[in-house]
Amino acid sequence: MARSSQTQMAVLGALSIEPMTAYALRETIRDVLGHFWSESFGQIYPTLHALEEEGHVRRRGGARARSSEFVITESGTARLIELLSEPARKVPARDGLMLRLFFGRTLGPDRCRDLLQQARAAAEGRLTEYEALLARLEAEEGDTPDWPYIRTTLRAGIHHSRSTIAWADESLAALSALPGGSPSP
Amino acid sequence: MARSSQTQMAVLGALSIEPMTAYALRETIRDVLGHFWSESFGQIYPTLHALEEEGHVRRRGGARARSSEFVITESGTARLIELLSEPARKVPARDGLMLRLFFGRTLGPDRCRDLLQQARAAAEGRLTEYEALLARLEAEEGDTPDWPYIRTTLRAGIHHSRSTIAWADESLAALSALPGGSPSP
DNA sequence: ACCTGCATGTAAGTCGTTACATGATTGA
DNA sequence: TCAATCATGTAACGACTTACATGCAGGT
Repeated sequence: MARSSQTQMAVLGALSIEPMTAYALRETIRDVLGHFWSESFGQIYPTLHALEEEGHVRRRGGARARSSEFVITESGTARLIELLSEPARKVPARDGLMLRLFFGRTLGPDRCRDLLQQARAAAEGRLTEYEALLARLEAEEGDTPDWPYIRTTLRAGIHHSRSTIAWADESLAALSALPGGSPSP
Repeated sequence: MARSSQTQMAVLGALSIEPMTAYALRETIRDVLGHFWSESFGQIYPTLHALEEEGHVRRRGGARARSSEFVITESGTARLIELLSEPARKVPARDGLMLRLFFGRTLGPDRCRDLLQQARAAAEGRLTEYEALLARLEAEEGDTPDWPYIRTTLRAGIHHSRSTIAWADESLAALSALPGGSPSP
């Protein structure tokens, strides 16, 4: 369990879909899991080496080659199942937007409204993105056994974005009653 | 800027409401901001010392006393406004539940349904809590100038919990079609 | 000839938690 | 008097990010 089992989980998961290079791994994680997961090179390479040493992945295309793909092994699949079965570790909450709004009196109503507008716009953008992705993937991957699960995560994004938009609208309406003003000490 | 400006923001924010000891600070942050923020002793004490050195907080009740309260100074308030005005730094996404569901085929439908049930139950619990808190605070603090802002963060929790419940229900219905089974390699 | 993208890695630094150590006060 | 709670801190560790260093391949 040399490196973070979190990273191992994402890496093994991605390799369970198809073999790829470390570089492609990072791109895939960014593009495909990006809405709820992230990994950096600094994590991926050491993790990959550790996994190789433990026999959970195998190098293909030359150990010293400049473009070697990693393939998940049987023990790697077992390890992945083990990791996925562990309870998700709870990441300590740290929501900068909420903290700023909580101390909104100090920050001032105008800036708070700005923050809400920004949050709304960001959520709107994500919503559009998720909906487009859902439609595209429904057509492309609709038959694969992975699809129901992938769809579930996408639907989470859609639900969440919508609720953020509704909350922002409601809050903007509520705060519109307040007189504008700069930060008040 | 010795210690994390994030922690400074939370600490100064809490002290802007009322002076308190480091110990009480941690309790307050846990109890009041706990839904979207967390701080540990290991952060709070050094941060407080740094803030004292910079003149942003002042000790009251004896420098060497065993129970000294910290009071925010004028420069501390200015610093707080400055910190609140900074753009919220985005924390890298790491949602263990989504990752598990994404690789749900490997984890197996049964366990995925378990995860969804758990997520639903947790959201339900938070929703009840937020609603009770909202009603209580509405009565107690409804007139204070801080209330509209605090209310906004509480409403965010309510919206978010509801959307999680709706998503979980929808997903459970969608996954109920799948045949049960253990992890499939 | 040069720039961009693919590819592999390391080192340093940040941020934060957990566990430990220590002691005063207070209520049962 | 004994346990719980209040109170203050430090040390060790863990997880990640960023920035840096390096080089090849392919297109213009």
